[in-house]
Amino acid sequence: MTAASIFRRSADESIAHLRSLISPYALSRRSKLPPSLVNWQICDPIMDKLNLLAYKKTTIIDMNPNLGVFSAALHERLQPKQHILLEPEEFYGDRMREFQKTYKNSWYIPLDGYDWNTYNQLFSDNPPPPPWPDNFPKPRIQATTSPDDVNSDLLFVGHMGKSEKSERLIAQFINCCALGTWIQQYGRVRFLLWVPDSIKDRYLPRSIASRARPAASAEAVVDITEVASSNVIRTGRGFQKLPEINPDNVEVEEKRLTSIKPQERKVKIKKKLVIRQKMVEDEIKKLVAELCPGLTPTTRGRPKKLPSKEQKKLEETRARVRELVEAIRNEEPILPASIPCKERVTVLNRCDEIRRRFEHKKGAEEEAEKIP
Amino acid sequence: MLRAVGRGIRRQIVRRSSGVRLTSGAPRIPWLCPSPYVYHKPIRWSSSNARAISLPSETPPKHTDRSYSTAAAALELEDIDTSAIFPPLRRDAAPYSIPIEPLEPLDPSQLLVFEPPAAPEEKCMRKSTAGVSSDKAEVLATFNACIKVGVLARAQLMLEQITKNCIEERDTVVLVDAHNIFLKALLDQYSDSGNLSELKVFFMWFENKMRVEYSIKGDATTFALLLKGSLNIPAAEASKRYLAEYINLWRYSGRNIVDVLESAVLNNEEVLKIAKICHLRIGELSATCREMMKEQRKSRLEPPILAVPDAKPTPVKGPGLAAVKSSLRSLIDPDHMPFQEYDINLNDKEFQIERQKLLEEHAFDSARERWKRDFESLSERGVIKQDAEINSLLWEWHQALVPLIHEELKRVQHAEESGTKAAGAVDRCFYGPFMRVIEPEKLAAITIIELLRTHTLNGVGAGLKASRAVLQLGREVELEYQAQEVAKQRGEGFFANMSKAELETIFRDRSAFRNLISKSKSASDLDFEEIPEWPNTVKVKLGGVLISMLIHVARIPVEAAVPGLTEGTESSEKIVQHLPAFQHCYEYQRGRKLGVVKLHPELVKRLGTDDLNFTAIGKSLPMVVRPLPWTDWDEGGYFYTRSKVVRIRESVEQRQYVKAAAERGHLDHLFAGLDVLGRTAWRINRRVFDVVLEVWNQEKAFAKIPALNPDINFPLEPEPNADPKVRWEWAREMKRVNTARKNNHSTRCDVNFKVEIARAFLFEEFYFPHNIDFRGRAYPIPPNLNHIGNDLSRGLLMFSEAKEVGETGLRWMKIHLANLAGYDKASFSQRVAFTEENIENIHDSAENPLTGNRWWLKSDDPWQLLASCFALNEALSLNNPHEYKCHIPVAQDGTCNGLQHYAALGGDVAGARQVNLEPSDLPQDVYTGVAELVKASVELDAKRGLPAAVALKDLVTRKVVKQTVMTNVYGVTFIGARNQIENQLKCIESLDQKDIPALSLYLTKKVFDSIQEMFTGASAIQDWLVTCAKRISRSVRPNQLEHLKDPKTGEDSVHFMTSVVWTTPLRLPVVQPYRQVASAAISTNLQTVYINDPYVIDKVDSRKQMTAFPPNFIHSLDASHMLLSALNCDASGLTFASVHDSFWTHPSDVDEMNRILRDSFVALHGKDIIENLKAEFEERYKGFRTLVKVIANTPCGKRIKLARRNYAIENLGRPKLTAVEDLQWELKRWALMQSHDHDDRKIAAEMVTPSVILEKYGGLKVNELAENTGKLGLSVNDYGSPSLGDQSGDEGSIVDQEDILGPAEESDDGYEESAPLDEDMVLGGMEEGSRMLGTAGDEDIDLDDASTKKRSRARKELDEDGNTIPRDNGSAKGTLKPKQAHIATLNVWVELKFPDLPPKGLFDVNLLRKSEYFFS
DNA sequence: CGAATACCTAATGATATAAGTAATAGAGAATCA
DNA sequence: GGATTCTCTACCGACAATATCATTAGGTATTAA
Repeated sequence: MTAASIFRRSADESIAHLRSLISPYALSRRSKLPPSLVNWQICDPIMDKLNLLAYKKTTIIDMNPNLGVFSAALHERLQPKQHILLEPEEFYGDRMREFQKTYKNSWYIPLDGYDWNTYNQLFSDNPPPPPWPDNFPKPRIQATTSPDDVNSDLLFVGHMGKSEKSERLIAQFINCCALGTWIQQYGRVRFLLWVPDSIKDRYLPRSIASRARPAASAEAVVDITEVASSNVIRTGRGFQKLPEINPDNVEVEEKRLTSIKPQERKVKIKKKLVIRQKMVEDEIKKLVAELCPGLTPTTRGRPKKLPSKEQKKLEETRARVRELVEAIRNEEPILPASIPCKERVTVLNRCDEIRRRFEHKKGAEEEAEKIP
Repeated sequence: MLRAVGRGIRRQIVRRSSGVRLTSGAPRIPWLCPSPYVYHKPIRWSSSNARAISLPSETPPKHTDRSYSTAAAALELEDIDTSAIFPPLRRDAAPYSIPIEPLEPLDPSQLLVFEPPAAPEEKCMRKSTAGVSSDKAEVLATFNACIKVGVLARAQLMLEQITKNCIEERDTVVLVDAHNIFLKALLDQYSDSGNLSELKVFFMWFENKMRVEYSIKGDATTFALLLKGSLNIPAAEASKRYLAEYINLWRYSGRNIVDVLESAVLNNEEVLKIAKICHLRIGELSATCREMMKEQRKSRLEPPILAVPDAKPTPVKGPGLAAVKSSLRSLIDPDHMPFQEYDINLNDKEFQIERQKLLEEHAFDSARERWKRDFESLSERGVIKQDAEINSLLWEWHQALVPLIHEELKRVQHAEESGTKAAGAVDRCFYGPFMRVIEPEKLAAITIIELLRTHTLNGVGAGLKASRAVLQLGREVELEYQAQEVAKQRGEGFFANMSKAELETIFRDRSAFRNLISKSKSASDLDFEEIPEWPNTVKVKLGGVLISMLIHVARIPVEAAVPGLTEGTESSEKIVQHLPAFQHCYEYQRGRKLGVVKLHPELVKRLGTDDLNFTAIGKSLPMVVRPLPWTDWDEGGYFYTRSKVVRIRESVEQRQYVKAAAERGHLDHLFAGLDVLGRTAWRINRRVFDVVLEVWNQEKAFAKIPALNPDINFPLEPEPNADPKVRWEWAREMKRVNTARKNNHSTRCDVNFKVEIARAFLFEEFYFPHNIDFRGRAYPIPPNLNHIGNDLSRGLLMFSEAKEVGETGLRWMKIHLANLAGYDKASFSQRVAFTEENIENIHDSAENPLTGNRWWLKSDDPWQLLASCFALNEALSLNNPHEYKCHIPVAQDGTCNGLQHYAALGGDVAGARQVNLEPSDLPQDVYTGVAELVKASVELDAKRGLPAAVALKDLVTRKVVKQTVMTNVYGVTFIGARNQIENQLKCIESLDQKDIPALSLYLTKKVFDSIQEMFTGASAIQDWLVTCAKRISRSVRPNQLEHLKDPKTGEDSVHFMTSVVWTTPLRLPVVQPYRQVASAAISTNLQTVYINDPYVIDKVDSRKQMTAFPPNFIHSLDASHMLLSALNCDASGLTFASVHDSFWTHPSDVDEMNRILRDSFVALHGKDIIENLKAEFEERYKGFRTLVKVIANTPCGKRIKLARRNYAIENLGRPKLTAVEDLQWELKRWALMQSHDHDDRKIAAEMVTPSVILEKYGGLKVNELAENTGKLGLSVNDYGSPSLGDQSGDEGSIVDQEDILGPAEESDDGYEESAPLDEDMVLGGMEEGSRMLGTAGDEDIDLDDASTKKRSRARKELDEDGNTIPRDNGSAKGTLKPKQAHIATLNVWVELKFPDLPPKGLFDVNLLRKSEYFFS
């Protein structure tokens, strides 16, 4: 499997393999590096959803393309006039060079998209200094006639991490929109960014309570929409914005649970077992109440003693439900089959809800489309 | 006389000794064990202690301790001249005969050792039930406060909690004290009311609670109280029965009744009564007791207060209170000339003492009075409000605040009584008692003053950090309370009623004074050993309430124009609004929320302009009499305001050590030194003051006094759509300008304060009490205006005493003037010539400071220069200038004092020359010296065409390297130095700004190399210090293993809890306080405040321990040098002041001072300081284990791995060993080796632990990963054995199992095996140094040192193993960049030992006795 | 009275906040598997 | 225990982030046995 194969989107390049190309640290939860899309299958649905028809012969500025999966899909779809890949990590160098070879009009520039200088060099009248190749054709972007028009000559895409740097950069982007500076001087330039949940929540708050200054000020100057998000259940209060792309397909930078062996997981979960006991009990109670109506106490104090048969039924139900709830908590992919069919339905109906309670949160990216 | 003293102090000392819980002292209550905090070793009483406990019947103590015995003798024998109570000079009767030599190092058995806890303590749980916290300190303080204000019901609640805590902690001393205090309070309540039921409560408490419930048997004081209570029973029969009962109970426990009768609780009449009632035979009373009775009738030495504990204060003698108050009016009222109304002799010391007392006790009252006066006079005159002086405003606030406080107190009472848990009620229960101890009027004044003061000191422009303000205010209130308590203890007449002879004694004889103080303590009232400190929780909450009330109340009139009818215009009409003067809000700093109290801009403006007129000067002013001598760690200086001798940063550890040291008398020399500093009398330089005042009122920027409204060039705002980078640069510039403006304003406020204090003390002679930081460096306690302040402060101050200059003095005046003018690098005669050349300028500056050509302004220290100009001009205008009486101090500064000490320690010849340790015709300048060296090296590189060198060739100046050389002593890192140099290079216009980062990098390397070359020995010592600190801070105490359980996780874990501790030549124990800080949240009315929790001893911050140790150690040396010099100067009758490494005296005495400075320095370094340090470390950390890093990829490392694996499989059934298990393994072996059992030792000898293997392979010298070499070069590990080996031959082959497990005598086998010599690696210390000197710049050898080679060797091995693939380092950056070749390491626990000392250079310190420019 | 449960509150722990990081290098500490 | 990444970068005097929400622990009230 060559690195190039993914660019041709052959189905034989598995997601697992792509993931293996990423440095182990970048995959770890602690990493704040810009993550990388590996599920190339979702690129098309996303782009279908976005109305990109206007972008013909456009210039794409691509910040941190990383593995280049999304970049490749975008390139194939838009066939841009020029595709500038700003990838400062030498780690992805080989892959970027491969990209450049595979797709014409693409330019791998090992510079940081965070640095204003990068853009100054790109847009200035002088020929750009070394890291830029000699034969690099400067993009000549025409400003739109009205600053309120969307400029379809230019599209900015990128992957953003959880680092302070990324957070600041996005704040800056929005500020530029307000001032009409930087590339926003050419009219309303659209941004297509993969951002972590934490950043998305800041600009697209999930509840009124969490709507703070950044959200308000951003709304005043830019349109921000969520295009696609992972199927990760979100924690905390506020509504759950369900993914609009087929959720099963949007598998982003998550470590698959299947890759963890059961024994290892137990060690890892052990803490949680102790810590979240109360939550489990609460969920069990709720579920049991649903499953065995009439048997559970309705009053505040000590429950009435049940006939032993019913008591036994209750106990059994409780045991099964416990198994199930604990499975959910433990993030086990397959729910135990020990529950009778009818009950199973009830439980599964609430599965999502329970999951959410246990906030199975992973590093997930959101794609937000920004239409300045 | 001595006997009397002895009786009073006896109880004191005994209590005290149990107060620190000595293992040697049996706990008073048998079922309680001593606390876990124990001395490492049983104490040997030092001679001073022995003297202190000696029984009265004994003969006076042996004269083992020179200083004290002479003083004591003087007390008895000397015929005291009453007219000279405070002789200005004590040349004839040197009060402390201090040896000129520094003290001998302590006998190892005398080392103070406290063990930190084995693991980080858990944060104090502040579980509070019904408003009773469980935090011990807090409850204790609350209890105390409740007792003081007579709220016994609440006190009882607290006492119950205290009892619980104490029993848990096995703290018997506090437990019994607390109960005694409570009993006493109950008894007092009964005496006041006469209500019999209260007396019943008193007995019930003892019988039911103490004896039955808590099984507290009570001590002598308890029983004394019980007897006293029994006496108070009206029914004679019952009374007698009770007495007999308790006496029997006491005797039954096998104790002597005399102890009870001797208690200070019982006065003589009571004792006699008891004796009579109970038929105690007089013989049963001890000799002491009888003696005591006799003495009390005719005691001469003891103030009356001691004889009659409840004595009413005697009326003030002398000129009377009115006169004293009047004399202080000048401090309040600038128009008031002191001493005009009364005929006062300023030399009357009693009078002065009264003044000082008043100053301390009534500082806040005075301010208040002043506000009121201003307010009233204003109303009379009918002045419009917004123009009013700030004082009347403050008065309004005060008036509004007081009722609020009263109201709050009512709520507190309600909360306490109702016991509700309503919001706020719980908090009220916390701070309520503390609020009550100070009267509301005073509380209000403190609040106002402190808030304003804190703003000027620490304000950030218009606001100040809320957390800071709140804590500061709380602290100030506490201070006031403490002063109140001390005043109470000492009684009205404590000083005033002393005879002159006694007054004399105070300043003569520390121990006598100490006795006096403890007597006053024990006699005044039953109390805790020391006033319990208020915990931060209380301080913060109290501060929060007060500030929030002030914010609520304080308003300021602001004038504003009424908007005109049309938009954008203003009508001429003005209205005055009363707006809130303060506002609480939040700001964000780097994304973090920060609580801020903002001042209204109008108020801010006023603070920068209005005359403060003593408005906001709180406590800690300069003193008008000599500070009291230091007698204990928290006794000395001010009369009533409590100050600590060491500025401990809320570190329990430091406090422990300092307290213990003070107790054992180790600090007496230090105290004496501080007393010397404190008795230097100062006054304000009137002429300078006048100029300052004039300039101040002009409101323009002048001589470092900032302008009121400075012209600020705000950068032009770029177009809104400009490039983001441009806009950002503009924003950054704006930020810079704004901070500059804020600084400007706060400097202005600061100047305002200084001027105000100077004005207040214009006619005074005053003193600065001093204390020290934890390394021993001395600082004056009064803030704002003191001699270590800025140029302005220094210029305003001068010695009170004038001395005739004489010929040499005049010369020194000239030299001093030249120094101040910046001409300080030439020879003395050249400097004199400089001054003489500029005589016209000087004359002009002195005659027309503001209207002339203002020559003095050119200096960096204009105000000091001006002062000198005045003096010199005046001197020269005399017929005989030599007769001029000079007040101005002449300063002698060390040339880079830190390096001087380093050079002396390291014996660096070249270095010593550079810092003027070596006699020379011309003063040397290190900075120039280093610059020259760097220059040479750069030029060499330039010749080879190195671009950086070419660019910098002619630009290496003294200025560029100065800061780096200076900060090198402080352990500046490479990057830090690079920044400094970068800043310097930025100022050079000829350089391309873009190249600067690269150039500075290059230059920094050169500078570091040069420093290292010049101070080879010093560098080695610096490294040695770092290594010691590193090993110590990564070590564990042997018995720490018993408490391995982590309190949080419950798992075994090792925590590094050991901090670096050493003893200075003056016997100050220095404890580096750097530990991880746990912060605690405290909710207040204002906001939740987050402060560091001082009560937890957490893990050490080993990095900080390491980097700070060398500078701290050097500072502890220079501090010792300073105090030694101070003592010696004092002995020679010189007036002396110092700013760390700058020493001041009268011009006429400079030569003498210089001689003393040099002698002291030589004496200090005559002892082998570093050797002593090492010895102390070895003793202090005996048996500790430390974790070292060992290069893994060597035969040694491989063997260790194997051994570990085998051990683990064998004993634990798994292949891996955790760090704890590893340590346990090592300790097991160690314990067996210590065993007396032969077999055990044999087993131990056969154990092959990693440390054994390491030892076998040559130990740390060979295998430790060399580190901390970046700074000054050599790794300490390279001294000593030249057995550095290249194991390439053994590569990969693991040494045979039998070899390792074989008998111990094969050890050299392993050694040999690992050490085939590689020529390159053989570098002895001296050879190394000389070779470097010779080959600097030679590319082939290139200053590489052995440690680097060790590293590269390890790297090479890795490469060979193929573990790391070398990558080309392109432009990649960030986390994914190709890795540096990583050196695999192993951690091994080894016994904590210290590296061999680096060889000392050849420089002989004695040479410096002839070095003129040593200090100049 | 003890037992079992729900309800309530205090305590603890995690997270967001703002918004240019600018670029150096090296050691020690922290973190995760 | 080991590898990798993060953090911090000159000493002292000098000293500091907070609000809010989620979760749990632990106590009290309530009920039924």
